Formats: sequence, C-alpha cells, structure tokens
Amino acid sequence: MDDISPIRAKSGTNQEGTSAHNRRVMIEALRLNGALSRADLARATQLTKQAVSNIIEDLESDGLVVALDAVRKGRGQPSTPYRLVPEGAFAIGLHIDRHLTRAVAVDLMGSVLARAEANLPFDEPSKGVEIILELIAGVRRDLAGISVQSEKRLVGLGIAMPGPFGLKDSDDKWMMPAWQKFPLLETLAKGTGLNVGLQNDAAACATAERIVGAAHGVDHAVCLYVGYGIGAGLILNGELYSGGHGNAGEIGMALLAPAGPGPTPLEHRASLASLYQHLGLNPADSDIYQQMNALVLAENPGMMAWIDGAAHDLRWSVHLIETIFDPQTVILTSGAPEALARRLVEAMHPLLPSIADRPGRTLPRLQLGTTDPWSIALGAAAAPISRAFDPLFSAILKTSSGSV
Amino acid sequence: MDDISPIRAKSGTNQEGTSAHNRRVMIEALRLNGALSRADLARATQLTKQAVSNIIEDLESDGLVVALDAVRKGRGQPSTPYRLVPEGAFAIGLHIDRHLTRAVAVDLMGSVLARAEANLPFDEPSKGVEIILELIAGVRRDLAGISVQSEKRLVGLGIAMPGPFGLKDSDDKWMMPAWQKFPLLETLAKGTGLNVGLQNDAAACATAERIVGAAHGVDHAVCLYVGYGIGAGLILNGELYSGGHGNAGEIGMALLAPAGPGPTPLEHRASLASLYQHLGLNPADSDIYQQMNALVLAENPGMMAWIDGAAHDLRWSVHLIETIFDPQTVILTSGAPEALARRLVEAMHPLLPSIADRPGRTLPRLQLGTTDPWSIALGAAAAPISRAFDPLFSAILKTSSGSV
DNA sequence: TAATTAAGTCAAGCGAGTTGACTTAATGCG
DNA sequence: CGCATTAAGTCAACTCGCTTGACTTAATTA
Repeated sequence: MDDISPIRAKSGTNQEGTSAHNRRVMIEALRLNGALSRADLARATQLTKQAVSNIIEDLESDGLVVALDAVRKGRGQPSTPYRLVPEGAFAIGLHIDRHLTRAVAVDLMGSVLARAEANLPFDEPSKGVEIILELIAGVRRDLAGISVQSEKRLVGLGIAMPGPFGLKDSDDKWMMPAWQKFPLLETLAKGTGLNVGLQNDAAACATAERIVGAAHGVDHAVCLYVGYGIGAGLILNGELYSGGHGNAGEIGMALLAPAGPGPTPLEHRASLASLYQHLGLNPADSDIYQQMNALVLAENPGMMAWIDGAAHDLRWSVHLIETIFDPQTVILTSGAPEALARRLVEAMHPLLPSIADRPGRTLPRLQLGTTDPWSIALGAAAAPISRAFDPLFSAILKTSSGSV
Repeated sequence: MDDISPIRAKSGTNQEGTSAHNRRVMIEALRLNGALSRADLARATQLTKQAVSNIIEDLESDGLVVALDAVRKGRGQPSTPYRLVPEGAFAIGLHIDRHLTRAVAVDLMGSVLARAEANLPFDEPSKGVEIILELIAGVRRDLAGISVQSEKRLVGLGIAMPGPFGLKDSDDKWMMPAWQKFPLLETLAKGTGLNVGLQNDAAACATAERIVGAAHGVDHAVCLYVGYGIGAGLILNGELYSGGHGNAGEIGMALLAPAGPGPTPLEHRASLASLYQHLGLNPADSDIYQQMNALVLAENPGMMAWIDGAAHDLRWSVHLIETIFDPQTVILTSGAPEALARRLVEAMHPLLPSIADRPGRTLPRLQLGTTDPWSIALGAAAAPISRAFDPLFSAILKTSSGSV
C-alpha cells in the first residue's frame, strides 16, 4: 500500500475498472436474487440491455454463469434466466485456533466441498506450518477429484486466526504469541503458490454469515463471535471493516466497567475460555463439544451460572454495539454447541434499550447465527471469493489486482 | 434509495462514472498535497499524463483549479503546479443546537466566509424555520458580496443537529422532540432551493476535522465530540460512516456499566449538559462560554471535580473506541472553551491500555481537535462539498447525482 | 555545445457502454 | 382466428474517456 512517491492520492480508474465493477455487480445480483434474466439485470443495475448482454456472454464463456430454461411470464418474449455456477470458482479456507486447525475447500456459492483438521503444536509454528501445508494439500486433492478445473479456478487462500495482530510482544498465552511472530502469510504463500489473506476469527465468522448465513444481503450487520476468545465482525456499508491495522472488532480486550476495582476484559468473562475455566473443562479434550452439550441439556448448575453471567455481559455488549454502529441486526455466533448458544441468546433477553429499539424494524435486533464449528474456516475461504467477485470500491481502482 | 423492482442489486457504471471518479481523485490529491504538476498527478493516480492533462484542463476551465508559476527542479522542463481554487465551490452549513443556531458559508477549502447566529424557539420548529431561512439568506447575501459566482457554485446546504434520528417518539427534552418530528429537510429544501443533507453534530465535527483539522488525510479516525450532548463521528476507510439508519456514533446513550444499580448513560456524566447541571449554570446565558472559561482558569473546585469525573468516563470511552474501531487516532473536540477541553484531555491521561498501544505509531492515540464553537456549522457545510468533490464509491455508480 | 532528463502535447487507437431500430416470441383482445 | 400489444433480446453504428507512442519544449550537466 505504500506509495512510490510521497504524494498521497487515491488511484484513478479507466474502462477496465468500469468493466470489472459491472461484472461484479452482475455476480452479486445473481447471488442475492437467484436466477435473473438479462432484462432483469439491466433494470436492476441501470445498465442497458446491450451492456448486460455482453457482460453475461463473457461470464458465461468464463464458466461463471449458466442459462436456465426460458420462462414464460405474461406477454412478450420468454426470458432466459441465468444463475451462478458454483464450480465457477473455489477457495481454500484455513482456521487456526488454539487447539485445533481446520482447512476447507469451498465453491463460489460458499458450499464446503472438502474438509480436514489436525492438532497443531501450540508453540512451534515452524512444525505447525508443515502440518498446515499437508492439510491444504489434502483438501486441494479432494477438490481436484470433484472438479478438474479446480486448480485453475482457485482464487486464493484465506486464513482466520485469533487476533489482535501486530501488537507489542506479549506473553499472554491467550494470544498465541509464538504464532503472532511467525511469518505465516509469506510461508504459506510460498508453500501453496496461492494469494493469501488474513483476518481474525470474528471477521471470518461475519464473512461466513454474509455469504451463506443471516447477514446475506444485509449491508450493516455486526457478528458477535463467542469462541475460545470473543470478538465482533463488522459488516459496514456492505463490506467487512477491519480498521486501521486489521484489528477492528477485537472487543475481547474491552474492559468491562469504567469504574470499580480491577476492570476485567470481556474475554475473561464471556468467552468459552472462561467457561472452560469456570467448569474446569479441558479445551484440548476431543469430546469437549459433547461435554458442553451434555452439560447444557442436563441444565448443570455451573453451566447455567456461567450462561447467566456471560449473558449479562453480552447483553451489554449488544447494547454498546447497537449504540455505536446502528446496525440493521446483530448476529450471535459461537463455536459452542447450538443448544448452548441458543440458551445464551435466550438468557440475553430482554435486551437493554438502545437506539436499535426503533419502529418499523424488519430484522430482529439479535439473532442466532451459525454454530457450525467449521464456519470460521468457511468464512476464511469466503474472503478471497469476496475479494475476487464482490463489488468493492477497491476493485475499481487501477492498482487493484482483482480477478473476475 | 428504494428500487423500482424488488430485485436487490448495486448500480453499474460507465465512462461517466470513470470520469467523475478521476476528477474527484485529482481534487482530493490537490487538497491533500497542495499544488501538484500534471506529471505528479499522473504518477500519484496511476493515470497517464495525457488523461491527467485532459482532466486538469477541464477542471481549470470549470474554475476549480488554477496554474501557478512554473518551477524548475533539476533537469528537464520546468513543471507547472496546479492548486485548488477556494472560490471554485461554496456550501452553506447550519448547526441547530438546543440553545443557539448558527449558519455559515464556506468555500471549497473549508474557509468560513460568512457567519450568522440566532436563538430558536425551543419547541416551535415552524417559527424556528423562518428564523433559519433568514439566517441562511443572510450568509448567502454576504457570500454574494464576496463572489459574484457564489449562487452558481453553491453545492448544497448541510445541516447538523443533535441525534439520534427517527426513533420512537420521546419526551426526553434532551432530544429536542419537537424538532425531531418536524419535516425540516423538506421545508428547508423548498425554502432555499438547495440540495439538503442531514447529519448529527458529532458527525459534522468529524467532517470538520477531516476537511481542515486533525483528521485531514487520515483514513481511520474517530472524533469524540463533547458538546451539550456527546457523540462520536466515525471516519472509516476515508469516508464518514453513519450506520444503517444514520445514528452510528451516538454514544451519548451508551450505558456506562454492565453491572451496578441504575446504569447511567454516558451523556448524563460527561457532556456539557452534565457540567451545567453540576455547576448550576444556565446554558442559555449568552456569556456561558466566558463563565466556563473563567471557572477553569480559576481552578474552581466544582469545575475540577467535574473534569475529573468526566475524564474518567471519557478515558474509558477512548479505550472502547480504540478496541472496537482500531483507528489511527482519536480526536477530542468540544463546544467548550479550549482551556476546558485541554484540561479534560490532560485529565484523561494516562490512557487505558488498548490495542492502540502499538509499536511504530505516528499519530498520537488521543489529540485535542478544534474547540471553535463554529466548527460544527463548518462541518455541516463540508458535507455537501465532500459529497460533490471527494472520491466516493457512490459517486461512481450510475444513480449518483453528483456534480463535479 | 551536445547529451541527458523530464514535462507536457499531438493524434490515432481502443474498449466498454449507449443508442435506436429491429427481430423474436409470447399474450390478449376483437 | 388473427392482429395488436408487450417484452426479451440482438445488431450495428456511435460516443466518450483513457491509452499509446512519437514528438516538442525547456531545463541541467558534462
């Protein structure tokens, strides 16, 4: 991003930028509305029928869209709807977490086509990278078995891991210090030959909700992620917002009370890590998921107490998020079993009053998003797809190296 | 913004969009870097010399830029720098507050050329509108005396007033309920014949800091505004963020503590309204500004106590803003006298630890912005200028009705 | 004085969306 | 039944703004 000259300026654009934008707009329209005819697209995008026709023709020959059977709907020539081709593009997603690492391969629609997982050495990134490269190679092989074109249509590798990134060195083991220092992106870019991008786990969760979940087509949404840590993924103006240094939404480190002795970070009270500690569970147990589920179903008193306490703080977090961002909806997602997440959302009600408490709402103030433990890897994979196919401001600029 | 059809899609673009974007990019580059030659602009924007030449020629004939004397700087033909022409555009800004209403006329560079103020009837918007229209007519007359082209070059009227907007009816007098219900925009648009836009006071403050203040050229900044109320103006990715319903940043209503009896909104503890109440001052006094200044200079115990209390809560607000937004800097602005604001910032130190506490910072975590009481009106006026001349995503789309 | 370097112009070219007429293929009315 | 109407989609010429590459201008430097 550094300019060659010291002059600060945005990049200009030209016909290529125009064309790239219009292609992306078509793809987004098909993603949000399902199949549409050329005439529909022309009306929706304000382009002429002819321009749309040319673009669709291109996209079709690129294998990104395909025509369906013509449909008669009243007078006039029947229209030919087009839909996206899921096999038009693929991406790899990698979720590095404290106790488990997952890799997935997804298609243009966000369907997971291959998955693999492994344990990583907590403090030895160089050994871990070898394991990761093997995981990735594995899902790539699986993918190649599904589509012969997969390698050619692979748009990138998205990585999600706990943030924040780039801070002063820390010995806090919650932050995976050894991994924070390791040149992961460069190593994986070299090892895979793919474009590599990084985001924190909460951002990946929001990306997942946007491509296949509750934030699909919503331009202003905040995704509150309760995992081992806790964070917020921010969808603002239809794009993921990452802040000045990629750490926006890292609310786990937010201190809870302005007053009182020894303010506590939210993460120490409302994350799964705090739950493990509260109940004396070992997060490295392979059946930790089942253990938690059983405790919830049995209404274990310790579990219920933790839910109440966490809900108390999360309720206030939602209030704060609504007050600060004015989103259309807040989505709670979690790496915990669905039963637990559902109880948590229930325990958060009634919500605190806020500016979100307005007349004429269509979306709920708070909704439960996915609790699929693979969704962060899915979101990680969705990031390169979004970068390649969504209409973004940056995609219009001359410097942008976007595909499509 | 409602689509004619139910199909959801972004608008496409064409050469007009390209051209509009490139013109805006030129203007922004000149605004951020001062005078630049065509060759400089070509390098900075990645456009060809020829394209830049054509655009600059256009802008010059439109009266938006002007050539300076050629400068020799080493070998080669001397370059001819161009700079923006302040009189290239004007805008009117209106700041409606609880006790005083101000109107200003500003030029393209954000210089205030005319100003006027008046008291409004607190509960009678229809009478108030007449006063406002007179204020606006006044600054327009003054402006016409400065530039004969002023009317032709007037890009719009920006309004700033306390939010939040569009909530359920409220009797809370802090929120100026009568004004919230009145069809202000329509009335003023009709009464002035200008394009009218609305933002809350904190957003206007951020807009002001961006055009002439500490946020000039900063892409990620949060402007904390301590006025009669309290709010945050959000500059994200170089654009003002207003949320799903225009109420983003309304942190005055944020409840302070998740725990404890009777949570208090921030606004009731750290705004000037709370100061007036704390000290028994009457905000409607015409010399209220001088009164506050004198109390600060005299180190009045009540004033010092309020500063300490407010600083305590504001310190935590900054921590929260940094944790959530990851901005490059936080700017504290205020309608209070500079001495008071300066004391407040001093009392906020040391700041709480946060992710902003990172190595290699160039901007301070917290800085004092303007305390000019006219700056909100200035920011209000800067909004239509920004809409007309800054490089925005929306300006590229076919639906955009931007000038330039 | 001549070579070098850089700013800026000229004129042809190109690419992507636009325009308006035209074709195709349904429905619906008399 | 047949023709008018409606709507999808195509054709071909056009326009507009950026690009290309050669050229001009005007300074420094050897």
